Formats: sequence, structure tokens, C-alpha cells
Amino acid sequence: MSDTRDQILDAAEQQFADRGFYGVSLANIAETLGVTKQALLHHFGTKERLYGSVLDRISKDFLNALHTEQMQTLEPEEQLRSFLRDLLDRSSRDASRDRLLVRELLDNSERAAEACAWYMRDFLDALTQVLKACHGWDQATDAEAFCAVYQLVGAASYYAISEPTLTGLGGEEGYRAITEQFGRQYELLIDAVLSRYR
Amino acid sequence: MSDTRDQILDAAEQQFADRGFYGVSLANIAETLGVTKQALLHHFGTKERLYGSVLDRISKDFLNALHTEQMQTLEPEEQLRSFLRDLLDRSSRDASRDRLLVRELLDNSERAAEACAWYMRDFLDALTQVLKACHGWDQATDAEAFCAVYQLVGAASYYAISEPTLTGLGGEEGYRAITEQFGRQYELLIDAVLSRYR
DNA sequence: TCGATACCTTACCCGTTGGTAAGTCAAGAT
DNA sequence: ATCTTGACTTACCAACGGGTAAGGTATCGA
Repeated sequence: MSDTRDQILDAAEQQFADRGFYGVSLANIAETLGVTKQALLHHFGTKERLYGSVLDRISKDFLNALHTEQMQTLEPEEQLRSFLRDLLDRSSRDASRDRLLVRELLDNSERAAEACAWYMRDFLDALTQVLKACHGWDQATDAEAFCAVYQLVGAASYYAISEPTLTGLGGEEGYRAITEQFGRQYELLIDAVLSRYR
Repeated sequence: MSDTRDQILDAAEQQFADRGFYGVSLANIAETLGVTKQALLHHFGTKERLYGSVLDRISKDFLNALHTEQMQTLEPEEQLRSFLRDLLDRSSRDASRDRLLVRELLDNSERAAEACAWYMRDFLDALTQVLKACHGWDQATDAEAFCAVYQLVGAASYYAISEPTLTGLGGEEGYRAITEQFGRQYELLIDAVLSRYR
């Protein structure tokens, strides 16, 4: 793949995350790369397709993280735990993907409801299968397990996108407090889900 | 207050919630009301001020809900519980305010960090005081209590904005499942916070 | 050496955007 | 009866939005 293409995706991902689909212009993205907006149109055709490509790449990244060789050797419980810890860790270092994910959640509200073609679906489905392989979850319905997974991923996302606000409101030490507290709380949430809220 | 003014705020709130600040044009809002966009500019001056007025109204509504006479008669614990149940109930019937709140959270990430002037601050501060009046929380720092409150309000919001996606992905029965499950889980979260994660 | 293809540029298009200027018009106040 | 004020309207504008058309240039296989 082209080098420029990836650079465009990087810049677009960052900007879409920061300001949303409508808040970013092609010229805007191009400017940060020192190219013209027609370079973007050359590679992706339209703004929507560029946006879609960004989502695609993220979706694939998530799936890859779930399917590493190291992951396959673990028991389902530990696989889920390990993946979610890693997710939370990455999100707290850089929340831009979470911001994009949540924006997509908001914007997609009409489309998703009918189309069922959400770009995170494959990833969430895969994670759902991991959960269903866990002890106590083998009898659960798909919808039930899916919702549990959704809750786990969502909690991490919401925490991640709140970082700037919490730092602004509570200061540096206030944010450290919630980081620590949330880490503990998140482990408890995983426990609760794995034991199926019993 | 003018009747039109409130109608404009209603329409603007809905549209900003659905499509975000940049996704909505003044002409767009005006069209749904059968007026010209200059009517909006007459009342609010600029698009930003209109948006700010929408947020202001929401902030005041939240504060009012917290300061009803009925609320004042309750013990702090029950006051918090009652308010949060009501919040969750309203959010699950109409998530537009939650969508707006989360969008603001995303967009404000740069501004909020420095300015500390988030429009929900007063409301969250007030709720924080309620929590600090609860048994076991009187010794906690402001930041600690604030973070706990933030977590409670955020959990409800995230649930609310997920409704369309979950309905789309899991179908009607899948959504009913998570609604029920989330209601239970939310009570547990409130319990956990009130007992200070012990 | 030639043609094709990928990559990117300059030049241009036109609908939409937030916003201004100026006028209309009804309701009160003096 | 006149003046003022608030609540709009029509008319207009410059800037920006995504997108098209066409051309230049480097690379590469035949």
C-alpha cells in the first residue's frame, strides 16, 4: 500500500475523532499533510469513502488484536480479561479511536437501527463468541452475551473520552484519582460479567 | 419569554442532538419551524450562541430537577437514588439530551481542559454535594466524589445513546434483555458507589 | 523506446454556509 | 397621532464545502 494513503488515513482518523465528520473538511486534512485535497479524492473518491476506510482500518485492527497467536493460547476467560485490560490501557493513552467510535455511535443512530451494518459489528461478534466460550455463558443467548460485551467495551470507551473533561474539572490529581478508581471498578465489572451478574 | 424562542430552542436541541453542531445548519432548523433562518439570528445572534442557549436550558432543567420540593424532603441517599432512577427513566424514553451531552463531551475536549467551563459543571457540582452528604462520603475529597457522580451519570448516558444501535443489532428482544439487565446493573452500581466501593 | 498506469497538481464549479443590511409590520407607550 | 420597540422578512454576500476536468510527472512492464 502507498505510504501517502496511510498517512492520509492517520490524519483523517485523528481529525474525524477530534471534530467529527461534518466538522472536518478535506482541505483541512490535506493541509496537515502538505498535500492538496485532490490527493485525498484521488485515493478515496469521496469524503464518505475516506471516512469509511478509516472505520474499516480500525475494525481490522481490533479484530487483529483479538486474533494474535498469544491470544489463542489463553483460556477464554483470560483471553477476555487480557484483551479488555489491553483495550483500557490503550484507550487511556490515546482516546482518539474511542472518540471516533462514540461519534459513530451517535451519528449512526438512524442508519444502524435499520441497516444493522455497524462497522464494529464483526469485532463485537468475535468478542461475543469469546465470552460465550467462558464458563457459565455457554447457555446464554447471543443477544445476552452481545449486550454484556457491549457494556464492557462501552465502559472503557466512556472512561477514555471523559479524560480531557475530568482533567479540566478535577485537575491532574483528580484525574489520577479516577484513573485508579476506574481501573479497580473495571476489574469488578469484568468479574461481574464473567460470573453473569450472580 | 417568546413562544417562538422556545420553539426554536426545541427544534435546535433536537437537531443538534441528532447530527451535531457542524451537521446542522441554521436554515435546516428554521425550515422545520416554517420560519427563515434570520428569525433564529434575530433571537440568538449567532449559531454558537444558539447552541449555547440550548445547553444553558438543559443545564437549568437538570438543576431544577435536583431542587424540587419533593427532593428536599428526602435523605441524601434516597435523593440521589430517586434522581438517578428518574434520570435513567427519562433517558430511556428520549435519549436526545444524552446524545447532546455526549457530543458536547467529545467536542469540548480541548476547550474544557483549559477553560474548566463546562456547561454541566453546576449540575454535577450540585449532585456531588448530595453525594458528599451521604453516609461514608463526608470525608471524601471533592474530586473523589465528583468522579463517582460523573461515573453514575455517564453510565446512564452511555446506555441511552446505545439504544438505536443495540436495537438494530440485537433486535427488539435483544434490546429488552439489555434494558432489564442494565436496570439491575445500574442499581448495583449505585449501591457500589454509595458504599464507596467497599 | 513506447505506452500505460499510479500519483498528484492547478484550475474551476456551484450549492451551502453563517452572517449583514435594510425594510415591514403589529403592539404599546407617550 | 407619533414614536419606539420587538419580531420578523426579503435581499444579498463572501467564504467555504465537496467534487470535476484536465494536465503533468515518475515508474514500470513490454
